[in-house]
Amino acid sequence: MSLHETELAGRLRLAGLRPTRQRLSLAQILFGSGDRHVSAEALHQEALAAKINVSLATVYNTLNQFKAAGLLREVAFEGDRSFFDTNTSNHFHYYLEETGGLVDIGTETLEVTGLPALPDGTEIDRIDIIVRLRKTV
Amino acid sequence: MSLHETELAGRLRLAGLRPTRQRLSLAQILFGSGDRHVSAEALHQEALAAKINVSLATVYNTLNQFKAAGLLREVAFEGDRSFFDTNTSNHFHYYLEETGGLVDIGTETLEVTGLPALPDGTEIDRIDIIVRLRKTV
DNA sequence: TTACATGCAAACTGTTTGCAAATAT
DNA sequence: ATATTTGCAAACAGTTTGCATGTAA
Repeated sequence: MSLHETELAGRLRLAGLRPTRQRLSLAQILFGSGDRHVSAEALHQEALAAKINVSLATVYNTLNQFKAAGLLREVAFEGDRSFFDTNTSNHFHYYLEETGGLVDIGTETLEVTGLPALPDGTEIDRIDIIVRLRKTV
Repeated sequence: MSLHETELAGRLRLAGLRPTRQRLSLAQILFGSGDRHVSAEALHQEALAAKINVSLATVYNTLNQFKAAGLLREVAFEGDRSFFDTNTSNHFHYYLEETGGLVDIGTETLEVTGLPALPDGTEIDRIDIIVRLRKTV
């Protein structure tokens, strides 16, 4: 699923972002081929490998701008590393401890029941679920 | 629920850790009064406030040792900050976006159903659930 | 007395920021 | 022409580590 540059440019404009060369390239990598989970570092490497000149700082800025625009979601995570997910719909994740990889879990069937009463004056923003998988021994 | 020094010392010895002054003091703060969620920085401040001389590095080392020994659990988190939880049983968390605080959710009632089949050769290590709460408007 | 623990400062990692040069409108 | 974006390097926060000194066994 590769996307036309005009289509990508449109998405960026809608988000109030100028469709610059760097943003278009990063958008193409991110949105051009199904759902993805990337770290800033990984995306930077991928861009360089594709002969696209982008600085790591710009990758970070772009990811944050895309996130603010609702084009990406940041995935909660233990430790230092932060992932960005091109699937912005409500869904959860398997985390493969062995490889450090993330895999989507569809919400079609998954359900959480039995939440106790919420503290007064609060409502649910969203629920993050990470199912940590280890290799079978 | 303040604990005797001998009782704490015993716990530490069981974990293969020498009951040093610093470890005993930190253990007293951590385990002396019900379930707690602390960041390294917060624990360090608390120790200093209680006139206990500990360096931040020792706080980190101690937290990691306690965690390795199963006395603490690290709580998965978005962003940079890492929390340690004195409740090591299987339970989940409310995250109060407003204050940045964590609150335990008991597992008595909470259930997750409808997980799709796990990838081959894997089994569930554990499930982390964070229910993000926002202030009602 | 010997192995382990501590404190400090320096190192390290992931991320953000300030500013001059480049680019989109 | 003007406002925004980029790249770089420097700054930053949280955490870890190396090593000399101190302490538990």
